Amino acid sequence: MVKPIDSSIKDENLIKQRREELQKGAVSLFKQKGFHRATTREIAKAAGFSIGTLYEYIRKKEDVLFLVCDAIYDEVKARMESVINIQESTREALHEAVKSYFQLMDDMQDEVLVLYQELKALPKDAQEYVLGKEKEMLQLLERVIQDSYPSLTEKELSLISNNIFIQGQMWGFRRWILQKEFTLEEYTDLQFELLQTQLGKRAIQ
Amino acid sequence: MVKPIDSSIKDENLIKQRREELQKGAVSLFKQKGFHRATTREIAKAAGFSIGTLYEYIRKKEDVLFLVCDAIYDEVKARMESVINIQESTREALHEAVKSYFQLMDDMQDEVLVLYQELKALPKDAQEYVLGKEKEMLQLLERVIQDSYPSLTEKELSLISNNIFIQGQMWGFRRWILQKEFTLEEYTDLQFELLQTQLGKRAIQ
Amino acid sequence: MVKPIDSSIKDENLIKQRREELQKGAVSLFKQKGFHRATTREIAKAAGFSIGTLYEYIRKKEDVLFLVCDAIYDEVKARMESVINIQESTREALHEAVKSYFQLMDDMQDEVLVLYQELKALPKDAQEYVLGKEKEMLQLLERVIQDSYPSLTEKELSLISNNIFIQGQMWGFRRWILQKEFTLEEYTDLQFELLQTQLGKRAIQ
Amino acid sequence: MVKPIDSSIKDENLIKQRREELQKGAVSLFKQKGFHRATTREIAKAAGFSIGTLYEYIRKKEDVLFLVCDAIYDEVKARMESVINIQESTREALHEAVKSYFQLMDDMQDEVLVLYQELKALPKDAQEYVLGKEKEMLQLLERVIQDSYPSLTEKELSLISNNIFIQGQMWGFRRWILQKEFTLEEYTDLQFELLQTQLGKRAIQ
DNA sequence: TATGAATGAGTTTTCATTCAT
DNA sequence: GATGAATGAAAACTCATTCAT
Repeated sequence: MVKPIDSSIKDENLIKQRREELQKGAVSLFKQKGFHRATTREIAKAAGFSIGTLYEYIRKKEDVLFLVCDAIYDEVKARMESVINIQESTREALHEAVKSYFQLMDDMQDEVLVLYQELKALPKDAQEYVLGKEKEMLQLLERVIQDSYPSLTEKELSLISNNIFIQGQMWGFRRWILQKEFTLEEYTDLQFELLQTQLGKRAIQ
Repeated sequence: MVKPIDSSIKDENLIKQRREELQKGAVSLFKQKGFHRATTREIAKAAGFSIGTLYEYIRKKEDVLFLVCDAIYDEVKARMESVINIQESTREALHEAVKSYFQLMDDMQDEVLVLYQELKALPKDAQEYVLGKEKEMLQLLERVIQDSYPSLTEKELSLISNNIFIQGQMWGFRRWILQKEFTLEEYTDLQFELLQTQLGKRAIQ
Repeated sequence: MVKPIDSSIKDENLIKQRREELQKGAVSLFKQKGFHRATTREIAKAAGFSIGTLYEYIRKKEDVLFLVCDAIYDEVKARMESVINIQESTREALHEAVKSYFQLMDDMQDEVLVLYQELKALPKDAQEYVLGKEKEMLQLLERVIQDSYPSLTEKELSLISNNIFIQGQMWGFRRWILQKEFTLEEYTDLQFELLQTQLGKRAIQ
Repeated sequence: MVKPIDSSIKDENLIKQRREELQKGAVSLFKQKGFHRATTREIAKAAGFSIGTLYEYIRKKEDVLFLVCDAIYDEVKARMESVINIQESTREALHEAVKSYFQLMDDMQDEVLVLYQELKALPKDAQEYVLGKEKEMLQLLERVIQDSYPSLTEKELSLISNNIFIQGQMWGFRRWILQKEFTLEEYTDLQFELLQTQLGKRAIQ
């Protein structure tokens, strides 16, 4: 299910390029002031073009938010896929996956923050579309875990994946408390240790 | 440390009462449309007074947001304190505490959602003030856990408390996925089981 | 021709007293912020009573301005009359009169400033009423001059009185320039010297 | 020393042109109702553009007042300079200068009135900037007088210039009394006569 | 395609005035 | 007579969106 945004521009490549510029500028702007406080003029400026040009590539201000959220999810997802080795499904692979995921969440803290705070400002249908991508990411995690710990029940698997998922996001989202107490490495190691305890216990049941 | 909001009304009791009305109305409004999409006129109406009266009790629209966030935290905190039995510190007490906390988060889903989405719209100092209350809640959780499992390291204690804390919030915040797969009871039980595994392992170390 | 302001209070003495308080407070307020920038709440506060009470003694905000302008003129006029000795009409008396008038304008700079800046904000009829008082003051000056220099034509008399009159007001109104170059004494002496030249010349014609 | 007003318009020429339109409309509006009673919508309308457009060329309502005061002073000053012949410094030139200045004050009565009433509504720094222009005008007068009557002391020169200056302004400001008794010609002639008496006396000292 | 000036509906905020206590 | 809470009309100002160039 795609959710394309109308544009009066014909050249598809140009659209792609401009929207990328737009998205980059908008994220850094939304980081600072959030979607609602950012004006379309500021968005255009941050993207490097005029207000008139902005409206050649979107129809409403809300479209910018959609574009941004969509792009962030795409990037997170792409990087997760590139990093998670599904072929290899040892327990070591899980460790690597979690480490890579947490590292990714550290790299993309600001983007994730924007996502958390502004997603609800999207219209319901756009929200659902974007959250679909999150589900795919969750499934990616689930698969890695299941490969290493096949004896988990479906609910255990689902819950544990969810927990890891949000623990990664929280590293950035709750940085004001977590990053004062832990380095990324400490956080990663300790969370993984706790995870292993849970999994280990369950694996031998 | 208090953060009072100026009012031109002299009767302190009236201020208290009206602000409570205001806060009640505003929460239910923000649930629907969020802070930014709600107009001051709508806020006044939702609280049951005229726009003029609204501005007798606040100075800026932002003040409403502060009032709301502050009140939510206060309520959550008060209910947590009333529910967590610090006297009794058996492991059963921890179970009760976690169950009560998750129940509370279920009851106050909408409020927590509002908090998550709008907190960043507050000025920095108000944000810090409000987040201070969150820290106190975290400490409450920490204390209960520590009483039952005194051998945990400081970092383990901190991380585990954080995990429980956000797992409670996520129950409401990520309802679109969790509440489709779990009932509150299932979610609570399974999370507590996982928690016990972690704690049990560590307790006997 | 009187221009009374309605009041719901019966006790005439109380009205008089309260309006005096009001007028005092208002002048000092208008000095700072001008009539338009001063709110009725501030006016009430400056006068030492509540907004409700304020409206027992006036009907509209504009009434305050009228009261103030009226009171200032009354005071200026009363002090001029007390100071100008009409009985004695030597040329020395003129010197005394001018000196006293300039001193008076120095004492009441702020009041005169308020008058200059806000009089035009009054409705036409109130303006006319108040300006009537100014004419009486001018006539006072005219009479003193005429007594000493009876050979002046009517127009000369009128113009010279006007000039003295505004030179007095300017001392306060244009203080930003005059009071940097002159002391009050210097200003008075030099203006009077110039005046004498004019009068002397004309007296012997 | 300039005091520029921010605008979101890029075309400098357009800014100049629009602000001129704005200033023209605003003066005629302020003449009628004064600055405070004029709404921004009325100002926009008087200038011939929409409220949105108005705010493309100014930041605050106050900016309009500054624009207006500044423009009036500039016009008065330009016309004074064009009319006062500094080359030629006979006593006849002084007569011409005074006549021209009084004529100018007659032409611009309304503008001068606006200036008198609204200048104090400007922020202090803008006031000082504008009053700087008034000083330059005073110096212009001083120079003309000094050229014809070089033996005057500095204080005499300063005071006499000031007197002429305000006599011109008062012609418009106190029209309710002066213009009932004098024609402009009579006023000019008589004031000049009085002036000459003073100067003549002093010149031969 | 790109630009940016123009627009006006909609928003926040103020404040003179009223009126129940 | 005094008080001050309540009111809402009206004000300043913003900003998404359009459209002529």
